[in-house]
This record gives sequence, C-alpha cells and structure tokens, in this order.
Amino acid sequence: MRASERAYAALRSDIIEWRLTPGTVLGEVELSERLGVSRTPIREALAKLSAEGLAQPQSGRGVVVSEISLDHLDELFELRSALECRAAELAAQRGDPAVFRVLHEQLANAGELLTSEDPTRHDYYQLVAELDTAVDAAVGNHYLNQALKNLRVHLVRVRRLSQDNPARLRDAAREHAAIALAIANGNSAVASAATTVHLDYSLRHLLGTAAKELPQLRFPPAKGSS
Amino acid sequence: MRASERAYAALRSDIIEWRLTPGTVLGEVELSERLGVSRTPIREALAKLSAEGLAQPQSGRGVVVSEISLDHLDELFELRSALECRAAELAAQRGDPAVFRVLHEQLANAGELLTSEDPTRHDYYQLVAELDTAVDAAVGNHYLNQALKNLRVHLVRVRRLSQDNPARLRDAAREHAAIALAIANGNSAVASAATTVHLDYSLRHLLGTAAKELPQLRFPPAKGSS
DNA sequence: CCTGCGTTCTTTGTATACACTGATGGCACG
DNA sequence: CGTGCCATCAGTGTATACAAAGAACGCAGG
Repeated sequence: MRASERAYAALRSDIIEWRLTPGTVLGEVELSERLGVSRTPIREALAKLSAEGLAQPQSGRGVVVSEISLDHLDELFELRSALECRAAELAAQRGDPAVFRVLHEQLANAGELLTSEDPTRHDYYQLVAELDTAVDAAVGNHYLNQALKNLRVHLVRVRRLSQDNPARLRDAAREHAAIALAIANGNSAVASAATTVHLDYSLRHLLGTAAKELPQLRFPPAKGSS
Repeated sequence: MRASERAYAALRSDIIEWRLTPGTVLGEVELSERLGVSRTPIREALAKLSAEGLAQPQSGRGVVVSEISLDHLDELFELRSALECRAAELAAQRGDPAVFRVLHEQLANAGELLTSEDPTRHDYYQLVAELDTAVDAAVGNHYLNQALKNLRVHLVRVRRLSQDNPARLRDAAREHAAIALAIANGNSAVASAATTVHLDYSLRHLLGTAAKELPQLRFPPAKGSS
C-alpha cells in the first residue's frame, strides 16, 4: 500500500476515534517522524483530511484537527435529515421491494442481536449499515451518495461523544425497521417521515447522553499551557 | 500567492469552463511544464480537484478530468433539490424578513436587468447569487452550506452545456422572486415548494437546450485515436 | 496468424535539500 | 519599565533526484 494512504488512514482513524483531539496541531515533520515516512506523503494525507473537513489549514501555518462539538450536532443532523429523507423517498420509488422486505424482517428482530455478548454490537451495526447500503444502491445517485458519505465521517466522529445504551438501540432498530418497511411498500412520504422521526429521536438521545460526557472532553487549548 | 493555489485555480477554471474536456489525462510532468511550477504543487492541486470531484484518479495511473453529461444532470438536480429545498425551509424559519423582502423586490424587477447590453448578464446573475448568499447566511449551517458549495461547482460546469435565453431568465427571475417572498413571509412549506418548482423548470430547460448542443461536445476518447 | 511472455519506457510515488515566510524572543532605546 | 525593532528559528512551500510500478510494445513460440 502507498505510504500516503497509510498515513491518511492512520490520521483519519486517529481523529475519528478521538486519539487526536480537536485543536491538535498536525506538524509535518513531527508526523513524518512518528509514521516513519517522509513529508511528501504526509502533505498528501493532510490535504485529503482538510478536504474532508477533519482538519483545517491554520492561517497559512500548519493544519489543526477541526473542532467538533454539540453545536455541530444540530447542524450535522440538519444536513443529515435533508439528505437521508430524500434518499429514503427515492429508495421507496426505485428500490426492489423484496430487498427491503428482508431488511425489515431482520431489523424487526434485531433485538436478538443485542442480547449477545459482543460489547461492540458488531452484528447490529452491520445490519444498520446494510440498510444504508441498500438505500444508497436503490437511489443510484452518485452525487447524493457522495454527499452522504462525506457526512457520515463526521457523524461517526461525533457519535463517540455518547454511549449507546441497549434500550435506545432497540428503539432505533424499530425505527429503522419502519423505514425499511415504508421503502418496501414504495411509500415515499412515509419513508421520509419515518426517517425524520428516527433522526429526531437519535439527535435527542445524543444530546441527552453527550451532555454528561462533554465536560471531560473539554481539552486544554491545543498546546500545553502550564 | 502559492504556486499550488495558482495551479489549482488554473486547472479548476479550465475544467469548469470546458477548456479541459472530460477524459483528458492530467499528467503531472506535462502540467508542471505548462504552468511553470514543479510537480509537487501540481500534485497538491490534483489532489484537491480529485477531492472536489472535478477529476478522478485513474486506477493507479494518473488522474483524468471527470465525466459529466446529461445523465449526471438528473442526479445533480436530485441532490440540489434535497439541499436547496431544506435550505429554503430553514431560511424561512430563521431569516430576517426585511432582507428577503428587498431581494423579492429586486428579483420581481429583474426583467430590467435583462434588457441591458451586457451579454454575460452580470447584474442578473449577481442578483441571483445574492439570494443564494442570503439563504446560506440565514440558514447558518456550516455543513449544509459546505455541501451546497461543493454541489455548485458541478452545476456551474454542467450549465455550460446550455445557453440561457432571455425568456427563460425572465421566468427564472420570477421563480426566484417567489422563493424570496415565501422566505420573507416565513412560510417554509411554500419556500420549499417554490424551490422544487423552480428546480424542475430549470432542469427541464437545461435538458431541452442542452440536447441540441451535446452532439458537438462528444469528444474523441481522451487520447487521439486515428 | 495469434497468443503469451519479457523488456523497456513512461509516469507516478517517495525522499530530501533548499528557500522563504511568519513567529518568537531578546535587546536597546525612549 | 514599557515598547518597538531586529535577529534567530521553527516550520512550511517548492524543486529535484531517485525508486518503483504499471503499461505498451515487440519478439518468439506455437
């Protein structure tokens, strides 16, 4: 694999998983030493991260990990709602009902997946991801899918602000099942509405749980101040 | 100004204004010679263009100007509709009515701007751009604005496929005026509906006029085949 | 004549040296 | 003691040399 890709992937996951906190300065020389590659691929990786919005060029001098906070949650979900509601509508018009009927079945029974011992809820999240993938495929719109993909990066990042409790996940599965059912029925109005409802619940839950965690996530202003 | 920025700006406008046609191979050495800079800033520019979707990495070997055609028009307008309808809704809820009342007035009288001698319709397009800016400001959502900004690049590019005739511009001005009025009235449902209507007319017009021009825009497959 | 392999060549990927710019700290002057 | 200027320096911006990988072409064998 190319060194620039490795550097990009490493930095990307570091930022998304909060090992690199907002405001952290990403110095080229420091990173090139830490990752064991020269500055050239590092620059390429930083450019990609900046384009993605995970980092920002700092007024000519270096790039820093971009800020993200509860304020951004509202904005993020506004965009998410715009994109996912429309995607759900279009999927209802264009999708193969059989595919979404199957997904509906699985999601309706997703409670079983949550009783397992896996603390990462891998099977559960995979199933939800499959719904997203199916919607994307049914919509068949490159530009819309690209916009959603860009958005999801930030969603993953902000999701780390909260913990997912089983009760919420069970509810979320039901909401997803409702969306899948509406799409299977070819009912775009309901699909859109169900998506709106689901996103509202999700946002409220995130705001509720994140508020408890946030204090400990307030960092020192980027570079060690004694 | 930095060399990488100059290279980026030059290539970007070359692509948007169809001086570089889809499928054109963007070789690093060739570009570095043509633009008089070394390969390093060229690489940076190409990375930015790829992130924007104006160019695409060609399976390991170089990047090419990305394709855009009438098929993409549908997809582009689907995303545009999703974003702009929601933006209009939010602007209706949050915008300063006075601002949009003024814009409504100006747009209602935009017919006067079209009688002028300027063939580029500078004043007209500036007024429309002001509406976009006002909506963006009223929405106040960084992520939504960013998504719209990314989208508009492609819209400008595809717009070059068609010519704008005065009759259509006059109608478009009325449609824009209707949107501005709905926002000024704080009526989000009407603002969204008016946007939907406007985009539908625009798309139909583009498809209608572009069809005539497209044949002459079918290029040889990238590299001269005898 | 077609097919498969090997060589060569073009083009990108990476490393590194150098230039330049903006910041920071100290020193001198008011 | 405060302020402003200058020097030093850290760190990015650019150029270029070298390495590696993929593609195209030609040649040989069937």
